[in-house]
Amino acid sequence: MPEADIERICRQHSLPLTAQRRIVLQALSLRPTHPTVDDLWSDVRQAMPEISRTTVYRILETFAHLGVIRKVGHPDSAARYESRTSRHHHLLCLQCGRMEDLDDASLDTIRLPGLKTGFQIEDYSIQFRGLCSRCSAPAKPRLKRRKTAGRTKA
Amino acid sequence: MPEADIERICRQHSLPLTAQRRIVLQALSLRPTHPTVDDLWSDVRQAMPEISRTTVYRILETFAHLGVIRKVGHPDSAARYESRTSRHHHLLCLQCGRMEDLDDASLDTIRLPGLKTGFQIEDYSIQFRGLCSRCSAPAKPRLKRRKTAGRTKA
DNA sequence: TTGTATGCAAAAGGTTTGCAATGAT
DNA sequence: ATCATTGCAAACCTTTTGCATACAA
Repeated sequence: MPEADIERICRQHSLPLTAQRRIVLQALSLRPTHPTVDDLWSDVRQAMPEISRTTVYRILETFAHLGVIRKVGHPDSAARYESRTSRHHHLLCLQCGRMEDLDDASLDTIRLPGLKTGFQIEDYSIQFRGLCSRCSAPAKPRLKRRKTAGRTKA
Repeated sequence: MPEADIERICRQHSLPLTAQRRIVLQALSLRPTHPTVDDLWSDVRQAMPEISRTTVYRILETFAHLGVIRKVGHPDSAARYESRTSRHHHLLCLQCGRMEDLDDASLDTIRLPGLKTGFQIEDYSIQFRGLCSRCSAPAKPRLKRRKTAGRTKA
């Protein structure tokens, strides 16, 4: 996410443009695999060691509510975020939990189902489940399903 | 899920067929909306008040690993499960978090994307996001986004 | 100056684990 | 008899909240 976008978004919503917001959104857009809050926190602390985990939580929640980023559904316990909100799809590795984006224009225009239940569809995405290249390689060491990145301080 | 299925599954995997397993899987299959562990725990305690929350966690994890049930990705913090593992799709209400199943045969046969990345696709499902009938009704009271059912005991 | 965001600490919510006792086979 | 499951309690991980301080506008 370019700097200019972050500035514009904050201006549009009358949100103070803080260094923390800049760096957290930046870090998210640099991560292709739907990081957890802790993933981002470790990234961000390299440039800003004093940032608190709480702040990362708050920034992500704020911008997810604005629709600028998205919280993605993932079967693991910790929440995951992505910066892309345009239509795209996901590859979820059942072995290691890794989630990659999939772009395929022909999947972006499926026929929407009838709305018998009164549900109003705004958007959709397809989740493809299977094994990523690392985990499906038979002989090579498999990626472990990491529980959590170690917590370093509050 | 019929009783007979539960018995068969346990036999096939050499798992003791306990009353807890029977009742938890039963409860899951009676819930159409992808319950949390606590949702199921409250259901189950009506028939078996002494069952522990830990047991519900363990049973769900056991059978999810076997592929008999599935843990579904949901943006809320608590894990959710479903008993249907045949191909189907989901309607996720962005307002209240409710998740319903969607059956539509024409969505079950989309063309699978090319596997450039070496990802091996086993299955897929489509998540439709929007507003459920309750939440999209303009004048009626909206369903609140419930945080959690209150915890009653350990 | 004014109001919101941040950082910290603590609480709350959600999940897992160790172990003794129970129960299925 | 044997071995896995259960229940409990405690630990652990994840997320939220209260409040004083710092910062953007």
